[in-house]
Amino acid sequence: MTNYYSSNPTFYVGVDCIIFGFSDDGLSLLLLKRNFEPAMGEWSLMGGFVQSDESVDDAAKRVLRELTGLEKVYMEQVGAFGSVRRDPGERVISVAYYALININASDRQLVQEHNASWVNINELPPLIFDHSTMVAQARELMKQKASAEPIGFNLLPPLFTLTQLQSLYEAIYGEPMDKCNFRKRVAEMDYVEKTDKIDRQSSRRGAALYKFNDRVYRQSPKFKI
Amino acid sequence: MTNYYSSNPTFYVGVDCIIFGFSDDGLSLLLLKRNFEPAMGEWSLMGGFVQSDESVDDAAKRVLRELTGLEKVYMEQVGAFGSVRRDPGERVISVAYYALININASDRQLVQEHNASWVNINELPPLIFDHSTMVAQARELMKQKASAEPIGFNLLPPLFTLTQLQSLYEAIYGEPMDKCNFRKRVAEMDYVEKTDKIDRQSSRRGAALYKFNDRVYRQSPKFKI
DNA sequence: TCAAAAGTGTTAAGTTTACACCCATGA
DNA sequence: TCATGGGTGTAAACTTAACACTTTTGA
Repeated sequence: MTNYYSSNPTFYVGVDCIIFGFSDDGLSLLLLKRNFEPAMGEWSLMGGFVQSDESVDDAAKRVLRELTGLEKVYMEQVGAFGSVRRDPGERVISVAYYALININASDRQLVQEHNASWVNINELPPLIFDHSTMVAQARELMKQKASAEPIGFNLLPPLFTLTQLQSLYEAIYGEPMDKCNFRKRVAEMDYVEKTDKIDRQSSRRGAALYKFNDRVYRQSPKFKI
Repeated sequence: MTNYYSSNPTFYVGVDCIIFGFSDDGLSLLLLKRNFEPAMGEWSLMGGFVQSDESVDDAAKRVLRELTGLEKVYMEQVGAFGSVRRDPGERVISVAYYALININASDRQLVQEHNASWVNINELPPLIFDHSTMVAQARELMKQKASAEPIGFNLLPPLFTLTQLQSLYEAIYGEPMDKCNFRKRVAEMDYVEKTDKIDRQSSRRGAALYKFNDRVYRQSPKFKI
């Protein structure tokens, strides 16, 4: 063997992004209706290929940015998907990531140019290749993480009401929660701070707007919802 | 663009195995003292390269088999590691897996031929590349999983005492547990079945031997230790 | 004045934690 | 007979879950 490496094959390595958003309609994913081959006309995740000069994580960030215009987004790796024939065109080993974004902060124009749209998580169409498996795993992982760390705030605008926060967690867990018990738990989190601003959109009475203070969180990082 | 794929680079894809074992000395990992380049003389995980005709998961199984002789082992993917310069020799994107094996079932000869040895989890040497990060992530993931699913039994022989089971979980969590409370929880798991066999190795009095019944577990898969 | 959403108090049930104790056996 | 590890009972402390209630306000 002339070289430890060179007797081995090489592969295309892809990244695929499961992009979560939250609105009045609940949790959604940003999906592409592919207007390009392969699998034109079908639904898929936003993806791309890892390049020589970038890490796999950076490739995922780049791909997310190409679609949404966003930088510094909360992302987590879901895992590598490496079946031999997962992509019928060529062998591609793909690494899936999920991202949590505030829908309103994303670049609508870019999204439209990619022929992408927000689809409610409970009404997902069939997806190409193994993308549905990726979504299922991402959802489970996100749920786990969201119960133990305050990552949910990435899906909300900077100011939010407790009712919004609760319906976010109800959407993540897929089950209703008791309002009073929910609020008691939030009240114990010093880093979820009440502002003096009032939201008058959602109700006659108006609801207090809260914000997440990351600095305070890091001083005593306890979270459990 | 003549081809959707061909404008992109390709990469070596590796797999690395974090192999957990359990004995009277506690939790250990099976590590290689490398007698080959690169990084000869240093400690590393057992690894290998994905081949054209095998999935990434299958590559991990093959690599584990090459070292231990074992098939049908409990394995989970930890994730993909894709920094540009993680391997100083060539660019390699690697996918880490952890495996839980019964030390006594592994092929001692094969292990020795690879210059591998069992190293206590609390006395790990520095490892090459990003292998220490892989180990840290694997350990955390395994701990999580072990608290919610009965995967720990894969580390034990088919018959075990409750004291063994408890010290296994103490090693996984890295903290002591109350014996009585531990046993109360195990007693609620119908699928941890007492046999009529007695272990006389560990104590004068002798301890009842138990076994894990997977069929019963799948009928009501509840687990929480 | 009333519908709709915001916001709060109380208690029973269940779970966890801590600690103290007895049992069987071979050296 | 006693050191050693196997095996058990109980109660206080804490957490969770369930439900019922009051407040505010624009239409």
